[in-house]
Amino acid sequence: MPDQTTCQFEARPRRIALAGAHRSPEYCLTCGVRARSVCSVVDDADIARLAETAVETLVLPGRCFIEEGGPATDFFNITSGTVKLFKALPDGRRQITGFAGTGHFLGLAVSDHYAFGAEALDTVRLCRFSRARMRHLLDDFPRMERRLLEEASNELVAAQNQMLLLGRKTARERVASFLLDRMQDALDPTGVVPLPMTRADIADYLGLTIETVSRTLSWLRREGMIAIGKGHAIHIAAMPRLEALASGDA
Amino acid sequence: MPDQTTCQFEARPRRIALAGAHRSPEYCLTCGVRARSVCSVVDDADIARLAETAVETLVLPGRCFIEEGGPATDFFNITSGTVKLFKALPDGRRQITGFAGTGHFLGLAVSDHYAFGAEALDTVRLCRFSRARMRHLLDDFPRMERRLLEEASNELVAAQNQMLLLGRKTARERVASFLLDRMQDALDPTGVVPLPMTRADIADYLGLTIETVSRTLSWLRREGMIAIGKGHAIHIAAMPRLEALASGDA
DNA sequence: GACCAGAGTTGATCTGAATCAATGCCCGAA
DNA sequence: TTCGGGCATTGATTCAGATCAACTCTGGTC
Repeated sequence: MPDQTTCQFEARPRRIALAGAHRSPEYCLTCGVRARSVCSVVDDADIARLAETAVETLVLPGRCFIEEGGPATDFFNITSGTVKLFKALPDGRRQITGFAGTGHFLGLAVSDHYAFGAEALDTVRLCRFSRARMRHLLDDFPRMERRLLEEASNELVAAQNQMLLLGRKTARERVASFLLDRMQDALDPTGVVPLPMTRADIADYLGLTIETVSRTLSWLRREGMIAIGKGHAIHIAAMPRLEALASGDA
Repeated sequence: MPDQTTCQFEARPRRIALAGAHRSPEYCLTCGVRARSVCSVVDDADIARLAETAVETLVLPGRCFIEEGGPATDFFNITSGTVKLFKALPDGRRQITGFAGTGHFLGLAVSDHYAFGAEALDTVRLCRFSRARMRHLLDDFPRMERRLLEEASNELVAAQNQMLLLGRKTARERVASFLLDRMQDALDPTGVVPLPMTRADIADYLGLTIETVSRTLSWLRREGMIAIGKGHAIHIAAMPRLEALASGDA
């Protein structure tokens, strides 16, 4: 169980939980929850109630905070950072089923065991609710339920796109699609795509090997479609060609 | 636009729509809705209101009733039969993202365009709601929303499993997983798996070619794990070996 | 700076599934 | 009964991406 401390920035002190190897104090991120994920659908009284119930947690890079197949006790809302969601086979083969960023909810599973694992890519802050409490909150605030349904619908659409990618696209089409998706996600119209994940993560997300991802990125660079910067960032140089490639027109 | 007629089995006549080449009269399936999909979560008043809003439609085999990318006007509940959901690339490559049977809801998309197409495998009966009306119904009956959230969560888990299959499993593992999934779905513990879809559908679902599906089924037969009956049914002869193969243990 | 470990790139070779091709099996129509 | 067309099976060959292997780059530590 993580350490507990209190927040210096709230009128009323709130619990904060720290997870990971380094246990340095962290601010309560109730304000983060308010600003980023919940306030758009529930009113202030709802937020107060949510904050009451949540325990803010800090997760360090590389740390796995949901274990695939483990008992599904909690429900999470990410307040900052990025996590990877994955499933694995007994022999170690892995499939990353998605990346979740600020504002996303995790742990919707109807079953009482998590259907996937989750690991922090960078330093992640998240709100942790017990599932029992979450259920009561949903009873009281139907608008919260609508918010979750919308998110689930969007994830379902993303999952269908990913199935098309994994089942029917070539390696080049997969990498091109991935870069464009990431750009959409980053909301950066200048064409700079931040890639906080390793080549291994990209490979496990696209159903390829590290070597194929690397070769394909090199090929895209030689073709003049992208420029590979330092520190895990890629610049898209020829958007239309990349889009044509991603959609299978080429 | 489909023909409209009235139902002989309701005290108050109800509209029925017929789609497809043969336009024979069909019973109103409000009772089907009541029995199979909605009554477990909403009360009788809710059902009356739902039935009021729905138009029952008959869809013939092979007919596509949701066009990928088309305007998302309606929301569907399947009252009998099986449909395939799919996405396609411009050059014709297809990925079937799932099969939906009795009781399933379709058309959840948040966007105003369908993200996938849907086609009837056999004769399908479904209730069609306008999305605007559906929204009002959800406002009135929060329990309906919970039902949809549960269904979406389950589909999300299925989608994640499918991503693992498409990204990381071999052809043999894919076919074995598919047969076991279908058996779960059919709820037939005797090990007989009905396959209402063609080899082409199976291939498009598993990210393989027709030939590979056929070869793999023949291999499973030679290995004694299955027996291939007539008329699209398969008998599972060695469940434990098939399960080991499906989960990648072999 | 020197060292080291992990991440990434590039080349050579192999292989599982795709592709190309031929044949068999139904089943409905004439 | 024969014919024809869609679906399925099986065989031969090809190829995209995996695997195996060598090497380079980077960033952190001493």
